[in-house]
Amino acid sequence: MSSPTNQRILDAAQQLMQAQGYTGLSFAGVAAAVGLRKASIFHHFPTKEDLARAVVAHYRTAIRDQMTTIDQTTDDPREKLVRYAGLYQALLQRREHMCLCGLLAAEALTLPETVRVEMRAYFVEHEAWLGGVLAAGQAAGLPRIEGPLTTVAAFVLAGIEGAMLVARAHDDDARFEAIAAQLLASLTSPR
Amino acid sequence: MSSPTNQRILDAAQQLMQAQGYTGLSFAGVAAAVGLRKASIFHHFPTKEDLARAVVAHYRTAIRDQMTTIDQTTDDPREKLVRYAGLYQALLQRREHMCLCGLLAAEALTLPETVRVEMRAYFVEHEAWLGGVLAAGQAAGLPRIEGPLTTVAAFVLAGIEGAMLVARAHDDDARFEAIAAQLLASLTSPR
DNA sequence: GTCTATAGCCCGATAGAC
DNA sequence: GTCTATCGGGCTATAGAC
Repeated sequence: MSSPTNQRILDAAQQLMQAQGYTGLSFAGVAAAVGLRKASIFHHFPTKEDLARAVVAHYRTAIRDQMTTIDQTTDDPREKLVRYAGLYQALLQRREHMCLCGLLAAEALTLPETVRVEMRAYFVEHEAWLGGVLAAGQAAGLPRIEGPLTTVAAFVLAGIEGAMLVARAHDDDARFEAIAAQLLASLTSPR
Repeated sequence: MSSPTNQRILDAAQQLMQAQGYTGLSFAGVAAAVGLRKASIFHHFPTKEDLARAVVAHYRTAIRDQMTTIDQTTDDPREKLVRYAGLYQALLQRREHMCLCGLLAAEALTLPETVRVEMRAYFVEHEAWLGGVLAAGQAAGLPRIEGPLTTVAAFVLAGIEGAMLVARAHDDDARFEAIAAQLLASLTSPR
């Protein structure tokens, strides 16, 4: 039970999807990565839609666990935001290249409905979490968190996803870090 | 010049690409949209790479013309930024759904090199223009434009591209407008 | 659970008639 | 310039042996 085939398939499929999106995910690619034959993958995930939905759910859970760790480690809203950006920084450094759901959002118009639902849930969940952190930041006296918190939360998520997009456009991971720092400074630096 | 077929193909291909990206672009789709047969498209653009590169160049030129119009219409940096965001707002309203180059950036790892080069040039060009506007804004006394201008320019572009991504994720164009307004306020509102 | 083999589809691209 | 016809390849998915 240390590494069942199911998990190895999910991990390989996630790597492929984070690089090339839903369209770039193929049973042949997954099979080659896990050392099985194409048809064997269908035994574990009967359709591509099933596989993709499971991958997004898997990814969502992994990130959610890290957000829980942040919540358990610090109460400082400013540090929470820095650590949140650090999650994505780590994604890029592990050569997974960008947020799976940011990538899938670009493909939203051609995504199977169940996959699109799972992707959308990611954005709803993260905007809610960010809204809570920003509310705490406002309560703690951060003067530059202004406007409706749902809008500010969407702005933070858009800035981070956009930063990964721009970093990928330039093939320059350092650009993500610079943009994320600018975004955080615009919210947390003293007035 | 005397053959408008070229332009009709480019327009149709741009629509397809803005909806579904490079992967979603197909000769069959373009042919159906312009009312020709698949093989006829190859007479005008011998490979998919050629077609895609021409589409991105076409798109780049169209947006550049609109930036030139902005430059000729106003000297106020704040208004320039508002009008710039308005360009993308118009894209969404025309049901073209999002910036072509933002979409292509997500696909960067699988793009043919000539297409990737054309896409990257878009980002370089826009960051340069934004850098100039922000410098003028700083000179005009906007107090919230802080930090290296190249970084702030990348931040603005990332925020706008990310806002389109998030709007597409939620299938909610209004979200773009809210996020863009938040971004502009973070740079241009009085201290 | 994994395998070989194959069906059926769409794709980019080519040949050659008109 | 546009057409019909076709090729070769990759894809999702299925059938059935082991």
